Amino acid sequence: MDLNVHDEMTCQVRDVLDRVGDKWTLNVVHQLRHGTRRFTDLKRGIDGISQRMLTVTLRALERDGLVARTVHPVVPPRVDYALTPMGQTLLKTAWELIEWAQTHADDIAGARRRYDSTAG
Amino acid sequence: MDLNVHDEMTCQVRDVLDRVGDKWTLNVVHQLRHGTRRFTDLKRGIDGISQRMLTVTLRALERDGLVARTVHPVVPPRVDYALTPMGQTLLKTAWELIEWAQTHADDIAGARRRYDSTAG
DNA sequence: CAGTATCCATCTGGATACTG
DNA sequence: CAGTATCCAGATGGATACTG
Repeated sequence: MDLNVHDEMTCQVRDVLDRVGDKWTLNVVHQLRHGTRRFTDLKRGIDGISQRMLTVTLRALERDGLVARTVHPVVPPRVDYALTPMGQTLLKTAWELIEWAQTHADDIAGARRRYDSTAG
Repeated sequence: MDLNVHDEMTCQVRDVLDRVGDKWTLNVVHQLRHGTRRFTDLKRGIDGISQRMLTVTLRALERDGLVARTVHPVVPPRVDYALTPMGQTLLKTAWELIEWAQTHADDIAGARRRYDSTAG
């Protein structure tokens, strides 16, 4: 596989990396790991996220078929979010990268300290 | 593990995701998969990258201990870049996410078309 | 409760010019 | 060859106010 920006394959990969690499997506996906959650419930579970960014992130995940959105026609409104099967496979795969990050966090922090103290 | 932005673990994970999720890092890492490469060689291998962004990306990878930079004191200058052992484990792990992206690219594209045609 | 709308600061990265 | 320096456009996301 080639990662060049101008072939077709790469643009698809960039789409996915742009989604996964943004500020809130993995956090939202992680919140949904055990099943259905409501909007406000998610907002409480993700420290620091704004109402706007939760909406934006959920809409993008829904658009990509990674999260299912269910509106219950009641008053007050109730909307449920859950991972689709494809969303669950994303969680599983992305989690390995997160575990890599955890495993190597100290090494990276140490490398940065050395680099910054050497170069100034 | 918790992904909340305010605990320590998450900030480390965000560091890594910010690195991997940026526009050029994985492309550069991928170019180095078979061994040492020179600056101009890398630039030729990555379609669309500017000189500035190749430098910025390589410096960040070097700072994190993922890439080793070797300067040969010759004229004209010769600088070699290669993955460190840690850089090689990153390539391996990140590649699984890229394979996920390839596997599900059509599903995601289809989901987007359906979403966009339904909602307008 | 679950959003939408608007405005704005910051960050990312591209273009261009210059250099040891 | 392998960079550095500067400038600038566009994307990202936070704050705030409003709503069915």
